[in-house]
Amino acid sequence: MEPGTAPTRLVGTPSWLLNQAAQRATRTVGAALTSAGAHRTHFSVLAALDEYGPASQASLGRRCGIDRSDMVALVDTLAAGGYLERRQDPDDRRRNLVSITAAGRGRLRELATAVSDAQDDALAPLTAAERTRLVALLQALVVGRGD
Amino acid sequence: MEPGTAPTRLVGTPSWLLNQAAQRATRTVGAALTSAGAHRTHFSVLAALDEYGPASQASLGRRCGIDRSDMVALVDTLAAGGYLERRQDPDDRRRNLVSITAAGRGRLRELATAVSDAQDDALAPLTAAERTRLVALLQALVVGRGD
DNA sequence: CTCATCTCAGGCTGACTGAGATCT
DNA sequence: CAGATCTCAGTCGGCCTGAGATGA
Repeated sequence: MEPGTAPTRLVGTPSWLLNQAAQRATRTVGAALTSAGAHRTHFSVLAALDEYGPASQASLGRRCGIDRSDMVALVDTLAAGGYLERRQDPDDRRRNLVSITAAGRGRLRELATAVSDAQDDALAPLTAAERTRLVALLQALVVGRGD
Repeated sequence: MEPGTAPTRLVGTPSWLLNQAAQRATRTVGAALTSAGAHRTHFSVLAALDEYGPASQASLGRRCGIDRSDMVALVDTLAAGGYLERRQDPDDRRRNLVSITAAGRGRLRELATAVSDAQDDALAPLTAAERTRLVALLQALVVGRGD
């Protein structure tokens, strides 16, 4: 049997490669976060709050690529853990102002370490220079360059 | 509101970038294949059969990164379209020997064109040289280099 | 009135697990 | 016996839509 011999048509296809790479990396990082009792989206939301300060749920969703409707339960969970606070925005009573707590910042640091370690595993086949180039190319693709 | 400003912790994280990039590329390519009445996995399986000849379902799955249990319905569909044939392997009666048909090769050519066009859309932000470098890095990550 | 926000209910898909039957 | 293969049933998570209530 020929185990890992993928068709050249697929191996030359960026979208197929991206899918496979994303799948594996997500599995690795996801497993690390699971053993820390967390989830990828937890990390995303805490990172956004830490960097940009208090925000509405809709704004968090736009920044992190998380759907508005999944954000509800997500904020519930993180608030139950004491990692963030949700209160009504006094200036716009439609919004929930979500803010990170001190415990949330500590949690973010823990998760960042776990993610970083898992990342190293997932990218093991690449040298440091290659990882840097990969990140730069993906950034150009996903968020554009300097624009 | 700050629409697309993703947290730097995420934008610096390869697994997050891979996820975002894969999601967008898959949407674009998937839509193109849908309008051709096909699916990403159809393209994968036809490409594998065209390149390596008749194979068992399990072997196809390993090559294309498709689960053994999803392969059943997939081969059903492609066989119903006349793009491949499934018969019992005389040398190992556990296996279904799957072979591509002439119609399957024609279909593969059609789909390859559709995929290639969609790919260009998905990678529009990158120059040709950058696409080449991205593919090389992803290959090293997914299938290893010369090993 | 229009638009944004939060929330809930639910659909769809893709990746996966478990188990049984068959065969090497 | 162990191990591979095909098949089916069903789970789980991620992405998404629609609609209602509230408010700018």
